[in-house]
Amino acid sequence: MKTAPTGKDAGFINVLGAFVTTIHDEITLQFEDEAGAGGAAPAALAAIDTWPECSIESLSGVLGLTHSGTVRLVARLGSAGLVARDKGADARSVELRLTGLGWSVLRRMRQARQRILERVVGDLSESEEQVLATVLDRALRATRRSAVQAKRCCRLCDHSVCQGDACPVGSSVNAG
Amino acid sequence: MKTAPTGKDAGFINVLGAFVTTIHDEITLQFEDEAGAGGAAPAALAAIDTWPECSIESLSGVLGLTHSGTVRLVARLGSAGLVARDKGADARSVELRLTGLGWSVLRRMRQARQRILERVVGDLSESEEQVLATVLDRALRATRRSAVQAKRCCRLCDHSVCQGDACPVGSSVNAG
DNA sequence: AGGTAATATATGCATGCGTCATACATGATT
DNA sequence: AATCATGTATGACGCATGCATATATTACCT
Repeated sequence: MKTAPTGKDAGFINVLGAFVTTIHDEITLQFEDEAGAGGAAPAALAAIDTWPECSIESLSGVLGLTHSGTVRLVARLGSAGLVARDKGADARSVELRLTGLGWSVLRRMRQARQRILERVVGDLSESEEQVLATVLDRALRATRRSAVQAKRCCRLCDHSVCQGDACPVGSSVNAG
Repeated sequence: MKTAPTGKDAGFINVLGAFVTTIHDEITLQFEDEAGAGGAAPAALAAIDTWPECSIESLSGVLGLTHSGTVRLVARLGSAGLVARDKGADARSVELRLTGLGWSVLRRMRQARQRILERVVGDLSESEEQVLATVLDRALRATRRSAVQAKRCCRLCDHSVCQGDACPVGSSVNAG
């Protein structure tokens, strides 16, 4: 039975909102610091590392940018020495690849993200962690997503630690 | 006793990160849609509504912008008919105020935020809600913040439903 | 009171990060 | 071969900021 939100519930919702805002701010700040670029640049590094044979076209879907915006972004990342462009199998497309520098920047980004998120779950009891995992799992499964939308949700994740069907978003590299 | 993160923990951290990303994306998208402007504009509307006798200077702190950036932002919001500038008590400062239009835009923004966040907590059991509340509370209390940093955390909150010391961030209007 | 520092706002100029419209090359279809 | 679809690129532009600086008001210090 659904009831109108009470004062207590509304306060709870504010707390959840403030939590999301805070964590997002922290991660974004660290990312811009490490990557030396803002906007979609951090997500682009992660996506290029994660998705094999990543083209500009497919990247634009993950990032939610227009194609031309993605071209510009890749050009910036190229100038910064973070990303290189190889010829793709199809002579129209380019195949993106992280340079050594790009990879080490991404590694530091991931460490920072992990550090921030671990501070949240670090001192949970076993049972609290269990409940939180269940709640997050349900929240993320509640929405139907296209494959591209799923990749977008997980655009900052380190997919190397994700086991296919354990991800409630279903964006695993192995899951196609 | 702290141990190195296991595979399972790392996956859990990815899920938490994906959750934060997803919710933040949804709220941001709705806000830009309602406000017809991006960047710090939505937060500015909320802050001007929340903090009485809000000046450009104090606003810049809440938003994390430079003073001049905030001047520009307020000019844009003024042109859009969302914000008006009154003379402040101090003849140097301006006192910002939402117009009728600005207020109704803010109302729709808050409804959208509430809708999105309620979808997460809506079908939690009593005990799950209890645990989540505890976890979020602890996470938000874990960081020491200046008054301005606290306001920044809660820059999108609807403070009218917050009871002073119930907020783990301590940004309540009443709490100064 | 007068001089100096601090505070608050404003503005010219530059930059980062994208969009839109369009062009071009390659590949697929009929 | 002609047409259409796909992938990349580019010129022109807009938004949202930052930096350096100017101006007006207030506070402080002697």
